[in-house]
Amino acid sequence: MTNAEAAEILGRIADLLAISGANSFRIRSYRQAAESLESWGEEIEEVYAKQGLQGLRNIPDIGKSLAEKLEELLTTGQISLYQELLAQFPDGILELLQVPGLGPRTVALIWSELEIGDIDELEQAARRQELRELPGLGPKSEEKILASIARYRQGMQRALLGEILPLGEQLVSYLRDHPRVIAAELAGSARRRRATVGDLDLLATSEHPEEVCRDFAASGLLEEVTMAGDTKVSGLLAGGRSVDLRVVAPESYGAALQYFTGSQAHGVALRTRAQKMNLTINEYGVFKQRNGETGEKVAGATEEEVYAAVGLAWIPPELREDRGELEAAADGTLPDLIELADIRGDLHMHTTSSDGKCSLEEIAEACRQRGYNYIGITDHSPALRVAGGLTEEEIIAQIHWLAWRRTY
DNA sequence: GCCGTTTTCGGCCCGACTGTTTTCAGTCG
Repeated sequence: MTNAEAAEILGRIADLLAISGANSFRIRSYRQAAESLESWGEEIEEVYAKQGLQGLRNIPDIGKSLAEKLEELLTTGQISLYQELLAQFPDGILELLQVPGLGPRTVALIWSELEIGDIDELEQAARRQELRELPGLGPKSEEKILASIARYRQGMQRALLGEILPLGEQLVSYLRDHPRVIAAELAGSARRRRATVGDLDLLATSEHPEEVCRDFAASGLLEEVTMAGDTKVSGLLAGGRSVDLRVVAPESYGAALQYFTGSQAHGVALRTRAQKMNLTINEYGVFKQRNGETGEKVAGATEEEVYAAVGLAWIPPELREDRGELEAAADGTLPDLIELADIRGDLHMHTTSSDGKCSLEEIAEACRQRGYNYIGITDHSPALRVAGGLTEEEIIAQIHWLAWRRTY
């Protein structure tokens, strides 16, 4: 039982509790515990073997009850609460939550009223126009659900950062060119440089957000606009990748950039810290708070200001995952991130002698200009003749050439 | 269900948008 597997089960318990209408704070406890387990450095199997129940309780967001549930999971392979919840609902109910726009309340409603327990049944009911009879749902909801099911079935996976960044930069440059836009930036997991990115989040600042939103929605960059307000536009790129744009006033730009860069866990931790200092943070700024009343604004125009307002150094987006970066920013012990200039060499390069794109000379010159200390030329051997593998003599010639160039 | 330089009880991050509502619940990020 890995931490990731245990976290998955706690997450499903949270979903099932939500559908069954449990206390929302109890549900959140399971979600937080799941997140905590995922980022915990040591496997809970080892923790439990060494320190027992108390060891589990030392993990953040794991208290008495959840430690006991994890103990049950580790010793019996299951959690009775999970089995009981599963028995209450059909197998497909959790998949219903994967449909965009369908939350636990709606899933609970369609299950209790229409006994709809999977996506196929939901689609049929929507086509028969039965959903509109339910309280709180209407024809528009039916339409949206059908569209969401189609989108869900099409399936949009997270994409590699390298595939996403060019798309994001294209959208950002549209915004920067807009006459009403003062500044624009990529936010979300793309700005945090996560290895994979799901949605593209964009932030812009303007004195006239409604014009920017209107024009962005009409720009043709989005194949489909799913939501368009005065400060927010959501839509889909050709191919189905979803995009969210938020536009805020300049005095809130830093707060909004912080807010929409995330991660969710980092933001929650930051706002919790602010609360303890009688401050409240939202996407418009940092405000003093007294007896639940929001007072004077103390920061918001830049991210540096926002972090400084809660006694922290500015935290690079790459570190914003709630894995100790707040504590490090408070102590002044944030690590220096690796920069391009730190790269001292490259040990895997092919030349045009086999299947590379540049000649040995071009590569050597480009690396010299980058200030590399060393390079490794790794052309194919004769064993891979199809990729233009080099003979022994050709490799020796490369070595001679490189040795000669060292004096250059 | 967790947690504690306000507290062992009583809080728990915050706001935009939509659809279905005559004032708000649900969902999302």
